[in-house]
Amino acid sequence: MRRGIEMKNKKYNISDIAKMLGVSESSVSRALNGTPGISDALRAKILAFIDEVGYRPNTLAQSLSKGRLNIIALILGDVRNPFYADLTFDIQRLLSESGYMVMLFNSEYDMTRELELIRLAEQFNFAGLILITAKESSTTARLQHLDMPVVLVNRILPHFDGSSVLLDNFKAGYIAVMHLLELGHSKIGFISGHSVSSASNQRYEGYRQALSNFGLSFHEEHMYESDLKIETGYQIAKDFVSQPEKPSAMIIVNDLTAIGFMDGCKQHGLCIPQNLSIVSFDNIRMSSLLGIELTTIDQHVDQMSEHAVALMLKQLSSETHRPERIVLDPTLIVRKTTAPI
Amino acid sequence: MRRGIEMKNKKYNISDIAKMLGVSESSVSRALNGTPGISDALRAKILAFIDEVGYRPNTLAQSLSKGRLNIIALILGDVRNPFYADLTFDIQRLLSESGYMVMLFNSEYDMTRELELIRLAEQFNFAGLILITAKESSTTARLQHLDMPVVLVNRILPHFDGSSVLLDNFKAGYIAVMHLLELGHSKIGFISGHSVSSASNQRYEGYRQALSNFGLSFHEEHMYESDLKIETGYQIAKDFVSQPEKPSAMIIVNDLTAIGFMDGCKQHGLCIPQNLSIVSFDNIRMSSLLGIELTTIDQHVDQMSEHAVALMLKQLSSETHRPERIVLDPTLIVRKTTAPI
DNA sequence: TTGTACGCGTTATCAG
DNA sequence: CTGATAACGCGTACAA
Repeated sequence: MRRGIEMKNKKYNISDIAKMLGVSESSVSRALNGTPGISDALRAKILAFIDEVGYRPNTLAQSLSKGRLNIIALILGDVRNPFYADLTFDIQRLLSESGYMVMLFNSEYDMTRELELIRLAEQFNFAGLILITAKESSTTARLQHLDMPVVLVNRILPHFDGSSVLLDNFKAGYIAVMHLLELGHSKIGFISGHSVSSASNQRYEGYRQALSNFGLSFHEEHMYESDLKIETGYQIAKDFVSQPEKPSAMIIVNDLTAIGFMDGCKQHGLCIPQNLSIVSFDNIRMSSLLGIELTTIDQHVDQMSEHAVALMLKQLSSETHRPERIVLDPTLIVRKTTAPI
Repeated sequence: MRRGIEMKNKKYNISDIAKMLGVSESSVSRALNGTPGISDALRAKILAFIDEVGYRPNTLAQSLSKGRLNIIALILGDVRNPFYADLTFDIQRLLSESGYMVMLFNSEYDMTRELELIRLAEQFNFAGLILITAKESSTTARLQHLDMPVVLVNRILPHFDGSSVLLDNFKAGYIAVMHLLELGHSKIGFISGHSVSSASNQRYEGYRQALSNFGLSFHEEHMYESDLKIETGYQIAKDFVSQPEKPSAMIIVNDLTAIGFMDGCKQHGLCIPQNLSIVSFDNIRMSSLLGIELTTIDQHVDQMSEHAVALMLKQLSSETHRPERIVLDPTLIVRKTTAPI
C-alpha cells in the first residue's frame, strides 16, 4: 500500500498555515522569526499550532527572499588527510552551533577546480566561504569580486586583504632546523608540498633562512616534492634510499608524507632515528602512536578552527568588520624520530 | 577605496540579460537549460552573450522553482574516522560528476542529533539523503515520511525498504573467528561498536554464531564496547591488561580502535601477536603501515561508495525505481597481528 | 497590532 | 519559435 488513501502528505506552506488559522501570512512569518510587531497572544497561538502540525518553513524560499543562504562553503584539498578532517569536524561543529550548515568541497589541490568552486559559491549565494587550500594569485581577484565573507585558513594569498588565520609557517620551518642543529645535524634535506601552497613555501623559506643563518649549505638533490599523501612519501623513500649521498636528517611537509616516507625507509633497512632523523608538521593523532612517534610541529588545529569560525561569524554579523589576520605559534613536539647524529 | 566609482558590481539576473539582449526571459532560460523550443541561432547568440558578461543563474531561485535542490545530504558519525573520510571523498567526487553537491553532517553517533538532521533535510528540500550511521527504529518512520531518495550505507534499519549497500557484516564477524580458529585460538574476545550500530551488531552475531558452531565458549568478561576512536581503544587496553584471565585473541570492531588498543597493550608490555592476536575491520590505509600491519577485514570502501552513488542516481532519475539492496563480500587481509597460539 | 501586496530569480504554462 | 505571465514559498515595506 504505497501512498494509501491519505495523499495529504504534501507539505504545508506558510499560506496553508495562515488559512487554517484564519490569520495572515505575515503574522505567521512574524511569529516564526521572532520579529516584533505581533501580540504575544497571537504569536503563542501560531507557534503552538505550527508545532502541532509540524510545519517547518522552506529554507530555500527564505534564503531567496533574504538573498542569503545559511550555508558556509568549506573548500579544502582532501578530507582524507586527517589534518583537514580535524579542521572540517571542528569547523562544522562550531558553525552548526550558530545555525550554519557546511558544504564540503575537495579541490584535490587542483587550481582549476578551486576557481570553479569559488564561482559556484557565488551563484549559490552561500553565506560565506572558508578556504583551506593551495592557490595562485588569480584566486585573489575572484575573491575580492565575491561580495561574501571569506576566511583563509593557513594560507597566504598575494594582495588578499580579508580575514585569515594561519600558523607562522616560516617560524615552523625555522625551528625544525634549529632542533636538528642542536642534535648536531648539518646536512638536512626537505620534502615540500605543492609548489603553490603558501604554507609549504613559507616552511621552506624558514628552512632556507635557518640554513643560511647558521652557515649550512643547501643541496638541491636533497629536495623532494610531495602531494601530502602517505603513498607519495613511500615513493619518495624508494628514490631516497638509492641515493649515494644522503643527508642525516629530513624535514617533511606533513605527517602523512613522513609516515609513508618512514615506512619506505624502514622497508629498505634504513633505521630511524639511528640512520636518519625526521621532523614533520601537523601533529595529527596517529603521529603519536607507538611505532610511529613522530617528532613533529603542532599546528594547533583546535585553535585554528576556532579562530576561523570566529572570524567568519564576526564578518557575518557586522557588515563593517575590518579584516583580521591571526597568526598562531608553532610548537615543536619532540618524540622518537630525531636523535643526535 | 572600498567600493570605488564602479558600484555596478551587482550581479545580473535573467531579466537583466533578457533586456540587454532584447529578448524574453523565457528564451534566456531555454538557452541556458538546453530546453527545446528555441532556434539554434538565438541560443548561440544568448549563450555567447552570457559567457561574455559572466552571468550565472541563481541556483536558489532555480531550486525554488523546480522544488528540488541539487544537494545531497551525507550524514555520518564522524568524518575524522578514515573509513568515513574515504567514503565521503569518493561519494563527493562521484556525485559532483553528476552535478550534485554534498552537504556533510557529523551526527557524532548521537541519535537525537541524527533525527534532527533528517528533519533539516526535509525542510531544505535536498535532492537526496545518504545515511552512514547508527540509528534506532524510530528513524525508519521519519525516513518513509521523507519523500526523497534515501540510500543507507553499511547499516540495516528495521522495516526500512529503501535502497542500501552494505557489507555482509555477519559473515565478516564469522570469518574473523574462522581465521583465529585455524591458528588454534579458542578463547576469543570481542570489542564491539555502539550498541545501536547494526554493522557492529551483525559482526557480533557472526562472531557468536561461529563460536557456537565450533563449540567455543563465550565469556562476558571478554567483551568491551568502543566508540570507534583510537583513544577509546587505548583506554580499553588499560583495563584489558589488568585482567587476570585473558583471551588469546581479540576481534575488534574497527581498525582505529584496534590501533589504539594495540598501542595500549604494547605500552604495558603485551606483545602482539606473540601474546595476543588481533583481527579488526575496515582496512583503512594506515592499517598496512610498518609497525601496525593489522590483520583486518576489508569493507571495500571504493565499491561501497560507487554503489551508494549509483543507487542514489538511479532513484534520482526515475521516480519508479524499486529499492535495491546490495551486499558486499568481506575480504580477510592477513598481516602481522595474528599468529598461531 | 494586523493584513495586503510586491519582490526575490527562475522555470513552466499557455498564447501568439 | 518566441514572449508574457503565473507559480515556487517566504520576508517586508506599506497600508489599514
